[in-house]
Amino acid sequence: MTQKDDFDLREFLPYLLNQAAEISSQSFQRTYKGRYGMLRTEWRVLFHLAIYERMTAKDICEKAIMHKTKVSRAVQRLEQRRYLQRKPDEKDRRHEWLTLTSQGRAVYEDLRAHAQQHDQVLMQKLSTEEITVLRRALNALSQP
Amino acid sequence: MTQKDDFDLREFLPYLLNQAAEISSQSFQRTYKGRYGMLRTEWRVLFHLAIYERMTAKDICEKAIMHKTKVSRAVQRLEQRRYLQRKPDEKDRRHEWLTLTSQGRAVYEDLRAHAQQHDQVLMQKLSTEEITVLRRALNALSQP
DNA sequence: TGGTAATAGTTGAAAATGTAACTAACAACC
DNA sequence: GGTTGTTAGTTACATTTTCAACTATTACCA
Repeated sequence: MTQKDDFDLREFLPYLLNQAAEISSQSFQRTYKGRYGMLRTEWRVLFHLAIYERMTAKDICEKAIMHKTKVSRAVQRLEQRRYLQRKPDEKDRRHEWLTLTSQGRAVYEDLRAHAQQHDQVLMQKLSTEEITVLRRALNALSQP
Repeated sequence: MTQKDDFDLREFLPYLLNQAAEISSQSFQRTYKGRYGMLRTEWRVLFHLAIYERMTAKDICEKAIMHKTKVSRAVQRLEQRRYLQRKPDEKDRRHEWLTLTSQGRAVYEDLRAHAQQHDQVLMQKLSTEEITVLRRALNALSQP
């Protein structure tokens, strides 16, 4: 198993990004899955609603870059657990406004604290300067 | 839909990483999916075999940080398409050595060229210095 | 006004993934 | 040498995701 090719996978950005994303998500995944049986799609929707307060499913799709069926099903499950409420728009009844319940906000607060802790741990692997550049670069790469 | 919280999702590394990984993978995905109907797990296995020439499934699991069932299924499909061959180890018949066929290598060469092009496009979004730091940081974060 | 197109969101079936249990081969220890 | 433990890899089943088709509502425009 010796390397032959001049092409190095560890230079290929989509591969590297995926690897880093996968590994750095694992510990946080254990938290939201272990404590609330939540899926990745669900914490993402929960966090978006906590941060933006009031969104439609469409808004979430755009912000979180998730497909509408993923969002739809995440919303269903969060509603079943009474973490959010739906309210149809008066003017245009195709839209539904989503907001967190107080229970949903409580779950968010708990998970957010954990998220920040996980982030601290991750950042210990990097220098301050690396963190700054990394964030900037990731934001640049996130623009489609 | 105005931001409320002091916690910014766009600072949370697992989220940012995932977003960047997702978006920057999309164009390459269209390539391997469109041209060869391959899945993410499959191009990863293919690339590993092309680069390291001769590996067992276990080796791939470790290098690519993929679960053994994912590798097992990717290997099956690559074998069906005659992109790789299996050969049991003489000394220890629990191990199977995997190598690409010439057809598999041809597919790899084609995909590699595309991968490099995609990488070029991605890198245009970043400065040389950002690229260096980004690669270093991603490698650091990829250590579990 | 009526008919067509567009939009928000849901649903069902197929594909992919995750989890745990399984087989087969070897190792180690008594 | 036989029992027990490990390891490489596969399989079965449950859970998620994807894709396409669907409903319901509004917009557009002749």
